[in-house]
Amino acid sequence: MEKETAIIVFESLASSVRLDVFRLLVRHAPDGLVAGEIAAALGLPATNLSFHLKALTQAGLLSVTQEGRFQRYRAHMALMGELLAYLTAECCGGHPEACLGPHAVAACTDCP
Amino acid sequence: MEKETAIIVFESLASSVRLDVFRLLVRHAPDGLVAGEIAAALGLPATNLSFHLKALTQAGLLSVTQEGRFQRYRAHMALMGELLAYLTAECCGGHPEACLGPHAVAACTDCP
DNA sequence: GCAATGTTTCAATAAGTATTGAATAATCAA
DNA sequence: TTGATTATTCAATACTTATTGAAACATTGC
Repeated sequence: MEKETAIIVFESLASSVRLDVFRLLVRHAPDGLVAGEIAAALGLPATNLSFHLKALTQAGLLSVTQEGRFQRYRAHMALMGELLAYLTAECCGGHPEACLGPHAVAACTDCP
Repeated sequence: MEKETAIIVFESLASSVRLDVFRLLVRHAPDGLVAGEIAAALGLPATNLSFHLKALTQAGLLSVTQEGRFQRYRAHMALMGELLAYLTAECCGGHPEACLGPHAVAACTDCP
């Protein structure tokens, strides 16, 4: 992952609204939710949500597909994986033991 | 990790200057660098660097110790570990296989 | 076609963030 | 103590982001 991409993802997640949206869609993976359902779940005005959905989509964190007059949004989790890889490489570089704690051990139980 | 903490860390890393500073200090762990060395390495005016160092320190990503008239900054990598755990739990929740790619496998080689 | 529904775009405003140079504080060395 | 060095704080400015309501656009069902 490029540094610029990482910054865009950080910017995207550095907002309470957008982090809530993304986490909500992760919980509803892989089906996603339509915009109205997200607005209802988070209690947001449609216009403001649309602003943040656009930002998340442009950042590559969400994908959107049209379903009639609805717009269905889904979390694009592969980008999260790339971000985790970037952080591990760039921000724990050469000293993984300082960063990788219990969660890494837990992740290991899922490893092949 | 609290959501608020995660947002503060994302905000901190969502700046080119601050991300550069943090990565530089990770590369210079565990000794860290004094402010002037960081400014020289990144070609930043002292006053602007100080602004960003303060933000990173308040976010908990850096620690600072006085050495005579120098201020030595170090990356606080444990917080990165907590962030990785948060992302894995909240943003890959229930679907770890969608997020955890080669980097997780690589991390496994360091596991006990 | 026409009205209703779901969503986005636009314009205006409010609020927050970044950058700079000048001034300040703290330490060291002679 | 004086002067030089290191770094931070302050004030001003520029820039970016967030929020809102009104308007516009597209789709559906009558």
